[in-house]
Amino acid sequence: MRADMFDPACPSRLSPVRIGDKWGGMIILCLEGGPRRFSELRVPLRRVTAKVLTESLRALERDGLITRTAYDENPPRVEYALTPLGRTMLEPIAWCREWARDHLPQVVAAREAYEVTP
Amino acid sequence: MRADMFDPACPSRLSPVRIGDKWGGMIILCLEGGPRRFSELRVPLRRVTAKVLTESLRALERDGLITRTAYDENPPRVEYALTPLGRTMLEPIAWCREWARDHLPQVVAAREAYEVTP
DNA sequence: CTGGATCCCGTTGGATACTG
DNA sequence: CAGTATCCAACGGGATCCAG
Repeated sequence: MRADMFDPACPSRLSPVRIGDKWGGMIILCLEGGPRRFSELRVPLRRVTAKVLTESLRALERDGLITRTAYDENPPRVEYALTPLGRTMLEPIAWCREWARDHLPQVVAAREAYEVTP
Repeated sequence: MRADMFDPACPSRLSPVRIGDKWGGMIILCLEGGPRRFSELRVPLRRVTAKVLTESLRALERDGLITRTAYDENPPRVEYALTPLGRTMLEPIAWCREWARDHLPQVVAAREAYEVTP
């Protein structure tokens, strides 16, 4: 996966829409193309520590949005994948991304204007 | 406005989608039908204190999603209203509500099943 | 390699009291 | 009426170290 997929400096991070916790939406997007390993997910989500990523994955698993499959190998391998329910989230996420693409510049501009005259 | 509009016990509150801070999405929905006064907003958002509501309103104003108009009267009157930019949020919010209506029961069920076998 | 265990700190948001 | 001022508890999430 591309390492700059979720650049922390990307203005899309300013979007007021959040799915689950801080990383939930991005994790779901990462899994759109198929199952991914733990360390694969850490590539695009560069700023997340292993602990926090684990917590986010557990939360998504608890809500039935992803599955966790551990293979009894050495070295260990764990794969995460979207459930059918998780896939249904892709649609609203796409809509929210579309909104961000179309309107986020206005939010950023309003925020900058507000800085000048608070 | 109806006082039970955002019942804290309503399962829709479990939706993983959030707009801005905790109350942002609900405030925007409250303003859908036209301008509202500060104390009007406190009715459906029963659990929010004046301080927190003020903070949320300021954040939405800062991002250009709502306007704040203070009338120089006695007693004082302040009205909040959606900007055109703020109105563009109604669409993604409606989509997310639709998703919640269709799929939230599955999330709740998954969460309950997870409780049994963590 | 995939996390669990700790520790820690900034932010969020709630309670309460007060004010122009 | 529409806030502000304080205070504070809870939570999110990051750093670091450790383990199977």
